[in-house]
Amino acid sequence: MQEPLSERYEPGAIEPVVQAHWDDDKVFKVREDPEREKFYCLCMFPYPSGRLHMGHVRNYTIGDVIARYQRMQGKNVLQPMGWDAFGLPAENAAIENNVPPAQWTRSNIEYMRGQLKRLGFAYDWDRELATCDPDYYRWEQWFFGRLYEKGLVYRATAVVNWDPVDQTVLANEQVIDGCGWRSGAPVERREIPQWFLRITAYADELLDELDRMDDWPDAVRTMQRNWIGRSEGLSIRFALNDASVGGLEELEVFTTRPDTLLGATYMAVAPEHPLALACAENDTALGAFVEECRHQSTSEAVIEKLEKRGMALPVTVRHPLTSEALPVWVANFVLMSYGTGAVMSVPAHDQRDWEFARKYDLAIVPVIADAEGNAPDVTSGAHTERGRTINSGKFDGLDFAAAFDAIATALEREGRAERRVQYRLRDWLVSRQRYWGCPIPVVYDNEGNMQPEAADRLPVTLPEDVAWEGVASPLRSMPDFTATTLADGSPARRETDTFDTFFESSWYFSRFCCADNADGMVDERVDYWMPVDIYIGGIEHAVLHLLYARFFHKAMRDAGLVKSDEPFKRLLTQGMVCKETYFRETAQGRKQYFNPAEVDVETDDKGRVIAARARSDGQPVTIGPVEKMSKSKNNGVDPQALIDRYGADTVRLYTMFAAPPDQSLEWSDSAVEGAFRFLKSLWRLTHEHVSVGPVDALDVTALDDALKDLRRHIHETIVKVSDDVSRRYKFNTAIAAVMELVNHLSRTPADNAAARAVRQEGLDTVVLLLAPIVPHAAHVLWQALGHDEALTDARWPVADENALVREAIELVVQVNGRKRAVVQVAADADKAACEQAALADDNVARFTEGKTVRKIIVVPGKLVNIVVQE
RNA sequence: GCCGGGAUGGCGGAACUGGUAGACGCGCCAGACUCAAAAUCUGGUAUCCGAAAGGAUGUGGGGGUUCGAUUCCCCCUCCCGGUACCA
Repeated sequence: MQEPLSERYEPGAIEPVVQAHWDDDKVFKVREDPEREKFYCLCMFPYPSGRLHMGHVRNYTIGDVIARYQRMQGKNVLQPMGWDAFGLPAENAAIENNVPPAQWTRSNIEYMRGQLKRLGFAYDWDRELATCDPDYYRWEQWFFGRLYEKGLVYRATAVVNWDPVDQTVLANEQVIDGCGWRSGAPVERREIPQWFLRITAYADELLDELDRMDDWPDAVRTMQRNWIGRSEGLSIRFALNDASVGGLEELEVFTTRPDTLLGATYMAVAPEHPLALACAENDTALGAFVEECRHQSTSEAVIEKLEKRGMALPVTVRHPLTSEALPVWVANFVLMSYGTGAVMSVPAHDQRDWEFARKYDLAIVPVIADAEGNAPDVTSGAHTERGRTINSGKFDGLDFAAAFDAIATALEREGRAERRVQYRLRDWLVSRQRYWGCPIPVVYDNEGNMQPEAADRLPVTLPEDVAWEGVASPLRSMPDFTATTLADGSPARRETDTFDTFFESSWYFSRFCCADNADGMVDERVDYWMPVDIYIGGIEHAVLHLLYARFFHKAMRDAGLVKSDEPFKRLLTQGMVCKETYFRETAQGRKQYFNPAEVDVETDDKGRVIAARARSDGQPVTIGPVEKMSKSKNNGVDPQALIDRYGADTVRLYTMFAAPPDQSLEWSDSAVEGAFRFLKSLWRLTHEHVSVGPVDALDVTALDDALKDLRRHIHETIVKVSDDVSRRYKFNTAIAAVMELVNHLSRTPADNAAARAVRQEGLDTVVLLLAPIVPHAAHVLWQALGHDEALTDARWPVADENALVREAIELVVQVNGRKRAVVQVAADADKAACEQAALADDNVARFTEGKTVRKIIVVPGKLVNIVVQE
């Protein structure tokens, strides 16, 4: 039984009904079916922060449009959803509101799940998972054991940010201007034992595979290549001139430019380097400098922007070729965690070395010629290009490769160097000194010897009922958790560190394939679904998450758990959602931000924004830049309020229409109104059409020119939208094309049987093309248009080739590259006919008269350019 | 600092492989309907000159390649993302 279509478009009335139908009939539940082509569509799962933000809405709408489109192609589509549930914000909420992180997280999940359902996403909810659930994390604990057996896990010390007041490790984000964000105390660097995964063992495969990942954006592949940073160079040992200092006899460095070795004029070591520490012991000034460096942040972004500073150490090294004594400096920009913590400096050919040499008046010796073969000018900066060697004695006159080889060979013969491949990529530090994460499944005996927890004793369950005192992880002070026994019953102590949350997000996509498996990490179903056909998420994950996930998947492959080499066949990176900011400066010089919803904007008679006032007091506020929606800038727009007001379809339509997925999107409330208006007018047009009654079958031979044009437009739109959705992922232009078609349909009168038949075809097409984007409205309109099958079972339309044929086309005519006319020619007009039609135009004649035509360029079907002598 | 990306009307954006710059939408202006408002509909809307036809200028700035450049190359400015413990 079909109900008549209501006259008004009321999303609040129809959307819950359509959603209930999807839910009750489990329309989006999928099973493995080897007979059918599968499509695994995945969006990066959310951190359950409290409420959905616009970034989520955008991400999940893009995924849903692709999933629903693939379903209309007849594929077996898996689109799951889950929760990246461990993380720092839950601990912050616990500290602030005294709510246990587990409780806070689970209630956030409840609320956000309701919001996702209200947006009508086509998820198979039976596969839902949360990473804080022991049924999930027990398997990564189990896999950690497998990695340990394979030698891919090790323990070593690493530097962390230490808050001396709160007695806790701080994340880089929690260090503001060198101080702890809560205590305000200057942060110290501290070396503590940490757990690492040997991702560098996979560096070459992670790098080489990128060349074959053609369905990933080039930008992401380039960023990952640069991050891995494979370089071939020479590891050189410089002998110390002074007898053993701090137990050291030589200084080892790695360089990719051994051809510049003769230009090395000094060495630089990290403040934590044993040589620097040894020298600092007997020198108060040096000691003070090293101590000062100990308060420097561990973040690369901060360190690299610091003023480059250093101090000379009271030691020199011997140049391995010339035996010249080179001074050794300690410098704040050399990092102990990179390579050997020491570098050789060639100021003539490295800009950073050059600046340091200038500042401290160290020698600058050019040893590479410029393009003309002359000594380069190094008075205003380093000469960094490769070239032939000069000032290098017997190594003079060689190009890069020859100089590299000659110098490497000479040093190797003396046992002072080896050729080496080095990576910028460092091993993955997976341990965190935090509570709200997956416990690292390791125990220590009374002697401090560690061993992984036995597989049959997993999971190591995180206690969820915790009392929070202070800011440090409560795990350490929970004897019920820390006290345990070994297999032989002897007393032991549990590891209290937890995993980096990237651990959980590195394999959840495989778990979605078999989320209900209680007996193993994954099972054979993973072979049906993996790899993910398209993975959609923010560009900010271009390196870390996406590189860790690739590594983890390969490690799982080598453990025989999955078959694919790469987890994500195609990657779509989404831009940010932005909004203008409004603020006032307070007396202390701080910015007080106003939410756009609390601000009235004044415009001039052209719609230009000229001023803004706070609604609360009517006083002016400063209009700031457009920035990513965030709590700190108070420029977030709550999706819930918009869903309540306009319905899910309008919010979905607007987010898809406002910008292409990979660009940032600037939110505009009035443009949302426009999306709503479009749905209302489509509804009205359909209502008007169906209320007249049944439509005769379409007779394509009985159409006049106007109806033929309209019909061609219908089928051209199918071609355009299909290409936009399936190949280009440009939903904004797809929607624009549908809007144009709807405009054309409503402008063309439907006052006879032929016209009504074309309108029916047009409306059927529009509803099918919009079905993935506005599925609720489309569902109701599809029924109203007389279709018995559910829209979720309908097929994507295919254009009628005959309807696409054109008899005449428009040709642009340029004279010397400037457009002068548009002329009509037959669709099959040859070059001569195009030239003739172009030259015959009156306005073209005005610009060619009395001048010599030198050349005529004809671009078939598009343009004629007549080149004349001026 | 380094790596990656971006900049087009008042605004979001379009122009896909070097071929009509500004599709579509918002906003704004004018008009229709209305007692009025909302809603809806019609027309206009890059800038400058012009009644119009049409012309000139114009895609962050400067240079180059080309018959032709938003698109390709070189230099620069500003903005955004990442920078290994935010996720």
